[in-house]
Amino acid sequence: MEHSTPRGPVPEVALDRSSPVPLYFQVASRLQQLIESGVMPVGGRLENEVELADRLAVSRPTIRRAVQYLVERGVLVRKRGAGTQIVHPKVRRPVELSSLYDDLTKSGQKPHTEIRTLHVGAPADHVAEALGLGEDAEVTWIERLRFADGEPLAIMHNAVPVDVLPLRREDLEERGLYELLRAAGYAPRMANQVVGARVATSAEARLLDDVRGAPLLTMTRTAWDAGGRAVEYGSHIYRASRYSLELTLST
Amino acid sequence: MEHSTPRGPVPEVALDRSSPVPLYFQVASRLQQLIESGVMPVGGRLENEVELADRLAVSRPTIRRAVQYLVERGVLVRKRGAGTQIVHPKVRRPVELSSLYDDLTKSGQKPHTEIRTLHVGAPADHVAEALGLGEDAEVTWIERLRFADGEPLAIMHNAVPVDVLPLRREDLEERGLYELLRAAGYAPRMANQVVGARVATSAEARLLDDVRGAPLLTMTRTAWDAGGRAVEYGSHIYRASRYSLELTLST
DNA sequence: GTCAACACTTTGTCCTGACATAGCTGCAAT
DNA sequence: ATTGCAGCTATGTCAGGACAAAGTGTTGAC
Repeated sequence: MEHSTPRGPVPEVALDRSSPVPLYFQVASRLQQLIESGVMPVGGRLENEVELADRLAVSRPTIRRAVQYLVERGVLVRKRGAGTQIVHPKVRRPVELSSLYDDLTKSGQKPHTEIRTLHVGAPADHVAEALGLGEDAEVTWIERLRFADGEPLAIMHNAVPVDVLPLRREDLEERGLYELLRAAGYAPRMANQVVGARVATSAEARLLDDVRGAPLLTMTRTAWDAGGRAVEYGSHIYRASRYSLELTLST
Repeated sequence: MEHSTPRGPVPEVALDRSSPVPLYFQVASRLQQLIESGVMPVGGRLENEVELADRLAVSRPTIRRAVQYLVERGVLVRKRGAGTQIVHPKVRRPVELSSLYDDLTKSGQKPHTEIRTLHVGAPADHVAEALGLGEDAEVTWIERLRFADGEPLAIMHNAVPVDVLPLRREDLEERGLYELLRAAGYAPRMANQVVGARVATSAEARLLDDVRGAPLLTMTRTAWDAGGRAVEYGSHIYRASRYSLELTLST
C-alpha cells in the first residue's frame, strides 16, 4: 500500500545524446526545471534511482551524478533506504560572490563611480600580508566613491596585483571591479570578509554628504580565484542609512 | 623531459579495506593530510589518476571521487589535459554556520548569557513571514543579553518554532542556540543574513553599558536545516567597538 | 623564426555489474 | 501490547573498461 508522500512521475524527459552537454547535466537541468515549475511537488519523493535510470535509458551512475548535483545545490535531499525528497525552495545555494556594483545593478539602481586616486606601486604591509604577496610585488591601488541614484553611498579602497589585471580608469568608471576580474579570467571564488561598524569622521562625512557621527558599515575583504590566487583586497565604508549587506551562508 | 611543476610522489599510503570508512574517503583524508603537512608542496602537481589508482590498488572512480571531494573543499583544482594541482591553503571551505556563542568559545573568550524574556506564543507578522509559518504556528521568543569576559556584547532576539525545539531557560544559559539546534537534529545548513549599522538609543546603550550614539552592528537572520525547514529567526545587535562579524563566502 | 598540424597526456563522461548498508514495514514470538 | 527478527527497498560503495575532449608540447613546412 502507498500512504507515504506522493511519488513524482517525472513526465516526458527528452535527452539529446548528440549534444555536447553532458547527459547527467541534461538530466539535472530537466529535473530542476520540473521542480521549479511546480510539476513535481515540494516535499514529494523522487522515483528510485534504478527505475529512473531505466525509464530515461541511462545508467544509474549518470542518474546518481545528476541527483548529486542537485543535492549539492540544496534542491534535493537523499536518505539511504528512504529515498530522495524535494527540498523547500527557500533553501537554495548562494548564487555567486557579488560586489556592490552587481548588487546595485540587480536591485535596479543606477550606480556611478568617481575614481579619486589610481596608482601602481608596492602595497602597504597589511595589504601585502592579506594578499600573500612578496617583497617586490606591485599592486594597483584605487580609491573610489560610489553613488547610487546620484547620492554618495560608499568610499572604497581596493588593491589588485598588477600581474592579475592592469586596471584602467575608464574601465572602472563604467564597470564594477568584480566584472572586470571575471572578464579577465580571475573570477573570485572565495572571500574572507570582516564586517564592522563605527561612526563617521568629519572627513568621511564630508565625502559621503552626511554628518559627523553618522553610523558607517565597514568591510574589509580578501578574495581568491579558483586556483587559490589572491586577486583582490578591499577596504570599504558604507553609509549605514542607505545600505546594508545581504548574505547567504551555507555549510 | 620534466621541467614543469614538481610532481608529488604521494608516499606510503596505507588503506584499510576492512574499515567501515569508505575507501574514497580514506584516500581523500590521506591526501589532505599529506598536503597540509607540507609533504606535498602547494602548487605542485598530483600524479595522474590512472597511475594513482594503480599504485593505491583502487579503481579510477574511487580515486576520482576522492579528488572530487578535495576539489569541492577547495584543496585541489583539476584541469582536463593538464593535471591536478594543489591550491594555496588560504583558500579553504567555510567551516560551518556558526553562532556568536561558537565564535566566542573558539576565540578563547568565556561567554555568559542572561535570559531576559522567554515565552511561547504566536509570532509577530514579520517573524512568521521570515520563517514561512502559517496562522496557528507557535514559536518560542527569547531576548538574551550576551557577555564576553564580563562585558556586555550583544542584545539578541530569537524565535524558534515550538515543534522544532522546546527551549528551556536553563539550557540557554549554558549553551548556544545553534548548539541546541544541532543536538536536536535540526542543524542549520543555510542562512540568509542582513547586516547593517546604526547608533544606539539610550535604552540600548543602558543595556550594553555604552553611551547613546555608540555605533552598533545589526544582524537579522533566518536559518534553515538540510530539509529546508526554517529553524530559527534572529535579530541581533552588537557593540561595534567590541565585536565584528567574520565571514567566509564561496561560490 | 613563425605558425600550423600532429601526437601525447590527462581529465571528463558513460556504461555494466556487483555487493554493502541504512531505514522501513510487517509478522511472529514473548 | 510490545519487542525483536526477517525481509524489502533504496541509496552507498567499488570495480573495470571504453571512448571523448581539452591542454601541452613537438615537429615540420614555409
